[in-house]
Amino acid sequence: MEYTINKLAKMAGVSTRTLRFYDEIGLLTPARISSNGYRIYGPKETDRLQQILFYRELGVPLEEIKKILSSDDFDELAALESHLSAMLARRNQLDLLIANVEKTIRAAKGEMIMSDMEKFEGFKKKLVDENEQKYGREIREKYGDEAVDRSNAKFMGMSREQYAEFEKLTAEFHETLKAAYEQGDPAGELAQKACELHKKWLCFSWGEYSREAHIGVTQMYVEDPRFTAYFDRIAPGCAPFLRDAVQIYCR
Amino acid sequence: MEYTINKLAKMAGVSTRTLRFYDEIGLLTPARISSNGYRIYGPKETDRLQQILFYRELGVPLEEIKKILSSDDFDELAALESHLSAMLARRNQLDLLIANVEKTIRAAKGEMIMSDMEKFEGFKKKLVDENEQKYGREIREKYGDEAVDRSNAKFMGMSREQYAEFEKLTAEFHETLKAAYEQGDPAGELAQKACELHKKWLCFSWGEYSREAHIGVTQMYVEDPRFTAYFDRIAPGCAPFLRDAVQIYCR
DNA sequence: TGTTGACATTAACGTTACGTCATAGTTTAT
DNA sequence: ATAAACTATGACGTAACGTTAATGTCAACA
Repeated sequence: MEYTINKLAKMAGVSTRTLRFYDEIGLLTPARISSNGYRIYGPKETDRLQQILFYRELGVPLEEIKKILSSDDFDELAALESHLSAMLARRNQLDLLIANVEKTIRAAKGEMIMSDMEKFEGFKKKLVDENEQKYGREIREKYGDEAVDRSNAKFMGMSREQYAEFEKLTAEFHETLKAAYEQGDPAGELAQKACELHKKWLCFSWGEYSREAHIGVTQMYVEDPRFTAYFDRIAPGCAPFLRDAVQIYCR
Repeated sequence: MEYTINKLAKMAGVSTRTLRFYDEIGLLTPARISSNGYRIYGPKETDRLQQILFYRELGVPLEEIKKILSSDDFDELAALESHLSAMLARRNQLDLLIANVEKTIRAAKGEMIMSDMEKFEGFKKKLVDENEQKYGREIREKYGDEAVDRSNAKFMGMSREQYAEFEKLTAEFHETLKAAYEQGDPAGELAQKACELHKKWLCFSWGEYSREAHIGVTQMYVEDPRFTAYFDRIAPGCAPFLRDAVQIYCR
């Protein structure tokens, strides 16, 4: 089935200006130009527009979309599965924000106290994770870690070097925590070093560091299954260990 | 608690450039400027930034956000509840897109056939509903229907007049369908008029009209609970009636 | 105290993804 | 035949920042 520009635009929920722009930048070229000079779009273009809109929905810049769709090894099914994964993640992040609004409503009603940091729960993590999902593994493999890391760094307001430092610190913290946990002494030198690294790690995002908050966040790691699962991937069961170590560190 | 610009930016997941820009446009003014010329943000500004980010998350333009937050009758609790409502709707719309991706995956695997129109399910409706949720009732009441309708029309690629016509047609179709259903004759003059109006209504979004598609979409109204619920609000049980009438109309 | 790196300022240019308007040719419906 | 709808290209403008340059201030360390 073929469409003129207005028909396709209406069906897809975009403007004709958008479609002309996409033609102009080579993102979506019509199947042919009819004798009167009109753009005619076919089934191939219709499907391509759908893919474009999925990527656009996920916030992928148009130039990136163009690269992805135009590469020789573009795999439609893999892309669709990647969109599904990204959209499910988007929904999870939206859940975080919904929880934040709900919590803020309760705070506004005086039912609870909310820290300044909690007030922004979901915005920052959303940014980093959103970016990761937008690009996904497919993009990392295609364009390399550098492009993705640069983008992540941008979102976190860091330079590329700072971000690399952050990642290095993360890795060091994980290694040290694992080693300390295997050693088994929360008061030991290794565990206290892990606490120091954890403090540095936290300070990459926190506006203010406090001992109470440090203790509190490690308690949260134990109580919230999402965080426990995160730490279980470092070493199963190490979240309570970290909490114990931090309690000693902060005393 | 007070923050300098970098501290607040980091905590909130925005750039310092963003905060300076917001200061420049009067959206978020620091609590004070310290003796060295630095911006200092306090609790009031922290809360305001949270509200800004919620609105931004919902796609509200910054100038609109500024108007909303600065009006004398801004009600924080009501705004938060509006955000919650909007975000729940966003999640619902995301569900539509997720369903679309899943369906497209099945189509790509050859498990089903998908119409061109179905391929864009969720994009167009999302746009209109997203806009409605962004502004919500609060905004309609504050700035009037005109601003919202203008915005809706923009999203649907229609002029304001076309959009008004569309809404009028929608209302007429609903009234006629209700009346025809109460009359009870799918072949009757009133029912066939409803079918004609329904055809016009569909043609506002469809690139191509066909009798088969018309019959098919009314069948979908009967089979898909979301659509049945939509039509039940017009008159309970009228979706099968419309299907029967359209089958006669298209014969 | 001096030095260096981090933090902060303002100014200004650039980017992305279109929206809007003007002008003019083509198609469709009456 | 005529008017309305559809289509084209060209061009200016916009929102929301990102990036870079130049420079002052603060904090930590030797």
